[in-house]
Amino acid sequence: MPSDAIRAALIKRLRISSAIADEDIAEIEALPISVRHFPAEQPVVRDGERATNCCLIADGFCARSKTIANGKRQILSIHIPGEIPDLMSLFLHVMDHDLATLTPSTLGFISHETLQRLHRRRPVVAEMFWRDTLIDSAMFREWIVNVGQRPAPARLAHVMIELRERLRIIGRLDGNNFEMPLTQEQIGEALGITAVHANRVIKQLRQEGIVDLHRGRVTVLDERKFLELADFDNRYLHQSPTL
Amino acid sequence: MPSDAIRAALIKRLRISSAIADEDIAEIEALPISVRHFPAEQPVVRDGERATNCCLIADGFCARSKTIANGKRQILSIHIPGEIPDLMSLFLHVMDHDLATLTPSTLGFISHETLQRLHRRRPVVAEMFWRDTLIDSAMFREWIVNVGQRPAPARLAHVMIELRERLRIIGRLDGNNFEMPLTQEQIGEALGITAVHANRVIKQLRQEGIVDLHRGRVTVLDERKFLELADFDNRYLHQSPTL
DNA sequence: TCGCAGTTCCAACAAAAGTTAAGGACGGTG
DNA sequence: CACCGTCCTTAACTTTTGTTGGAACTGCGA
Repeated sequence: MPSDAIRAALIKRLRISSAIADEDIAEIEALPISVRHFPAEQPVVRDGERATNCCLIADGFCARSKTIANGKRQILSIHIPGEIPDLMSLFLHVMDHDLATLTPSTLGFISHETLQRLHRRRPVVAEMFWRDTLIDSAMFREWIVNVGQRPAPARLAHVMIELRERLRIIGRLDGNNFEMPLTQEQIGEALGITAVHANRVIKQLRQEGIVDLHRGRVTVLDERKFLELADFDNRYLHQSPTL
Repeated sequence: MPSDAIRAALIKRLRISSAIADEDIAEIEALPISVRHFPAEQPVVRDGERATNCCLIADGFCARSKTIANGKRQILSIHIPGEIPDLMSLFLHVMDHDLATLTPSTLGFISHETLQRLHRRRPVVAEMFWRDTLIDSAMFREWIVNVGQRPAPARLAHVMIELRERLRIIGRLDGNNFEMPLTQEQIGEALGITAVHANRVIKQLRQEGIVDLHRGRVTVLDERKFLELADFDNRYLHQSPTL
């Protein structure tokens, strides 16, 4: 994958959430990025590590998670191309969670130093990245609500619709069909339920003709029921740069 | 409360998490702040509102929350003096959650404009505030883990210890006794359980001689058991400015 | 002082989710 | 093609949590 295409995904996404000037785009296009390929299920940065780079997803799916003392794991977020899941490491140098690939991925690494220099040169870019980390934070808030208050079927539907909404932005939807490459074990970890229960829930939604999940692909069967179940309000994604 | 004392709490807290120069402190001390008093259980900013100020807690406890379609409420975080719970509104202008007082509170409002100007003048201060929002985000991640993976008694213990840790920083601990002014209803909303179950859990921890909660005051009965139950690792609070 | 409203507390029952265990489907590989 | 490992699927049973409804306690104001 050419380095240009990698930057394109980032810029496309940033344009959605922030107003951005052409000079600033030029600056981002000039950033030195070192590209590496990762197989599926591979750690990128680990909890406790000291990060010196940020990682831009050029291709593939990644997830952030934390593992507690009893060995249970909680998935915190799912990430798609164009996102920088560990932007926070710029100021929180010691990682407080894991970042790992879900599928084989192409990642672009940008050194903290490079980003710091860019920020000093272009405060507007810094503000844009700051806003990006704030949207990340808003997504965590919604994730708390999902895990804390919604019944399991609604949790699943909500995560699916959030992912669909974000895939739409980067043009990765085909009809009522989109990728969600998690095993049922991982879905359980994302929703705060066991894999067995995740299976029950998936089966139920399939039988009720709401949505089907098969081999990492989501197929919406009844859009109305799906939306109603998920109780989804996209405001928390803060996609409008003017607001 | 004199305006100086208000700023002091903020500066004390910022010094813990960031290295900060004396000139920058002078700038913060010079910020125009307008002070208002709020009764208990009063909304400060509401979900959907457009914010033009950030709010510094000078005295009292506040909480952030989201309410979903079925009326259930999830508490996202508890805030104490010296914190700026809605700093995120600087770049996410339309609120995606509520901020309200828990107890009667004294709040200092700083306009977004003032903060923006300060950031342009002193990029280092901007970075410090950015870091502050990132720590906020880290706390949300841990809250997700708490609600998603820990059994109810451990959830309660974890929230208690997080609060204690933060109260310690601002010098608000008296021995093994500290304030946590939430009703059992609110504790339920924070932990993602019902008030009835919250009551069961509190009772259980009391009977097991681990911790007692009475009228908004926490008394630790057995520190060892308490720590073990909570599974608390303070790394996510990022209290060391050098890391 | 009384009564009111908001808590706290509790019991009985119902529902949701966890645990354990095991069979079946599927993709990859020798 | 047969084998292997991973994931999916299901059933039976246990535990945790939710629901409903009501009693006791507490602080506050009429």
